[in-house]
Amino acid sequence: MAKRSDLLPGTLDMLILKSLTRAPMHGYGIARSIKSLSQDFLTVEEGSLYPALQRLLVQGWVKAEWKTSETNRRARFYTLTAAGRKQLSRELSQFEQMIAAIGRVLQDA
Amino acid sequence: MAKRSDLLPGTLDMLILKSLTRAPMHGYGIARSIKSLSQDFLTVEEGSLYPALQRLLVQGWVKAEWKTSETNRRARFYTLTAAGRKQLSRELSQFEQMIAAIGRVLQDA
DNA sequence: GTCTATGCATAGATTGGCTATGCATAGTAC
DNA sequence: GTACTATGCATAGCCAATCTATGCATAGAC
Repeated sequence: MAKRSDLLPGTLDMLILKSLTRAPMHGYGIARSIKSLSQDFLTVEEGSLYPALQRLLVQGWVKAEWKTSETNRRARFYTLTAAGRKQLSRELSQFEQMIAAIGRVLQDA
Repeated sequence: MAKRSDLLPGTLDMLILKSLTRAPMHGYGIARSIKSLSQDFLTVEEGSLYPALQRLLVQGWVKAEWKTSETNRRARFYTLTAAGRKQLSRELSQFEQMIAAIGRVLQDA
């Protein structure tokens, strides 16, 4: 209880899409990448990640292919689509506006 | 559908608590205040606001008193408690850390 | 007397994240 | 060989927070 989310709700899709702009990756790699880039501050639980990837697939923002991972296991590699890129830029600008708006409320007058 | 939230989920309590550091306010005033300070970018729906105020009351972060509003109606005025102030500062620092962490993930390498 | 703004509040749906669980296998240590 | 760890995918069910929709009530303006 009083347990805060490991993420800021509403930002997961954006983080995933952003990760895929660097290179196609499998789910496990995306999670590690976000954790590592955030210096362990953000943790993407598997129960959040895989459903999110399904959503992104359904929306057509990513596509997936089964391949063999660097460690010789079967893994599903996700690639950003053109629509995904547009979606990411939409989300980024909305997010920035949100943060700016919150900043205005939080600053002392 | 594809309708984005009017708020960044998880930030409402913080925004309310912050509003009350300026002066005790009634619910309607809090909503107007957040909307106005954010230059109309953030809208706090009544169906989000009043349940949130109940939560804050239960947690002991605010207290409430029925009074007469500036426009001569009965209204419930909320005041920040000492515990509420502490909670606000916790939420502020967590929020800032989150934003910083997200920023690290979003920046291009 | 009707309309708008002010004011509080709840019910129900929806979303999105979480915990818990299950499966499978490569590589390492013993 | 066998146990353990890290890697990898995925679903079920729970829970919290926000939204839409609704209902009630009244002061002041027109």
